[in-house]
Amino acid sequence: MSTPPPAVVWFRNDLRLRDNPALAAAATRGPIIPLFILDDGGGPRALGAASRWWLGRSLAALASELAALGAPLILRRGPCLQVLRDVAAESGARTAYWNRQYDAASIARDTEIKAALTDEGLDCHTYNGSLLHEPWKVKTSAGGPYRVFTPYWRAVRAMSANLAPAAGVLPAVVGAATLRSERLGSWRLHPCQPDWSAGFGDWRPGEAGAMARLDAFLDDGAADYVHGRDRPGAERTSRLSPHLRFGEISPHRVWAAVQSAVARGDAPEPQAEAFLRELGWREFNHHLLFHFPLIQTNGFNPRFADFAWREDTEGLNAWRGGRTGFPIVDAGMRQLWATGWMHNRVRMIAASFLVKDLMVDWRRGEAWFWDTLLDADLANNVCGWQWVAGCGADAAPYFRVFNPVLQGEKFDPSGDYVRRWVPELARLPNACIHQPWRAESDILAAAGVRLGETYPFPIVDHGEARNRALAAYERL
DNA sequence: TGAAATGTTGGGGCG
DNA sequence: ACGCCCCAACATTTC
Repeated sequence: MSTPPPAVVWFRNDLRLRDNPALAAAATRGPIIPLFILDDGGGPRALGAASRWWLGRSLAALASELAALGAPLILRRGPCLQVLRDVAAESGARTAYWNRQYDAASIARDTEIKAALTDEGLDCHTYNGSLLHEPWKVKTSAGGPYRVFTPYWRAVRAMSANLAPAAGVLPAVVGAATLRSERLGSWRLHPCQPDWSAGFGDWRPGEAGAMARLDAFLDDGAADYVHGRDRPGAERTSRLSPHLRFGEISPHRVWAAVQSAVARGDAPEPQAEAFLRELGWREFNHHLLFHFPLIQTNGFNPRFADFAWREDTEGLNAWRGGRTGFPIVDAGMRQLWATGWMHNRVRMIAASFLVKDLMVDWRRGEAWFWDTLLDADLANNVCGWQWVAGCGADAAPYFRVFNPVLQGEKFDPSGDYVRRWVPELARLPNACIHQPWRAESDILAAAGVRLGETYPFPIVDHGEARNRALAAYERL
């Protein structure tokens, strides 16, 4: 009996060993060569700086788990097709396995790669490792893709009653002959000029970190999710987003874990449903980007094609730096910069401020989030911004303008979140912490706040900005 | 997964 | 005792 030739397992946005369909299929049939390719050339949009940080850590975690199994991760840089060819030639592999990606550029690249490799005698097997359902399997009764979340969710929810991870256990992996691998450190995934990653330390990239997050969330976070998730000061969200982004955990696994928490009585059903619905938004966003690839750069609603966005470099920079003079907005932007993550409620508030109050093109905000968010995901980022801007599928109506003061008072009533991220306002009383410019001068003085010096005046008058935005949107 | 403007109602102060 | 007014509280509509 001779061992079969090894199979290449091409890791991409699925940096996990458990519930990884491509890996599981490959591992069942013989020895494997786990491969990750860094391709800074063609293919999907280049990673942002924060994503590169996460990728470096996540690859290190994956490599160490694989090494322990005796199948060391091979790291290579270069055009994906060429690297796959090389690795197959060096190892004698006759098959390759990978999990699909669903953005247009990845589909184009992977289709080409699959055709070329097949031509050259390599069997390619691809799987769904990142979505609850293949985007083409969710259809309206008319046969087309859904464009509105609620009916989409109804359909997906009904299809998902018995979703389970393909295999929750560690597959029995057999390594093949070791090939040349580049050193992770040589990839320069860690940010430089500037290195702002000092505050990313609370994150634990990798499969084990993802599982720990899920467990911690189901242990206590899910109990009050419906309201708690809207309290940015309370840290009641799952924080699974970067783990899901890099496929360190599968949505199937999260789904199944939530279901069993409900079955055990550990998670009240309405709370669990609210959380599953968030997974549903992720799924819907990927569904939209798959069916309408142009939305990556253009509004889903074509009427926005020549919308009169403002060029406001100064405003954009103030927004990026958390110096807009609106505490809840600035807190969010600073949390983003410091930790690589922003609470979802605050993402909506901050995004609304850029798009509606400053009337800056949503693509500018999307680009900043793409570069600074550890969970930067093309579908979620693009669709989230379009939703706020009003140009997306099932978007917020154009007249829905968030008032940063009211949002702050409603969702951060104790001011905890603002105090944490905008410490120069920490000593203000709750009554004015979300609108320091309205505070009496003696109160400001007592809190050590000097507007225009220690903290900026608001860069716009929200009432006027709102009217300006409404007028512009009206013209559509 | 808003907010502001406008409309309606009902209780209490007051002549 | 009664009606008028005020306005908070809530509801509806409009942007």
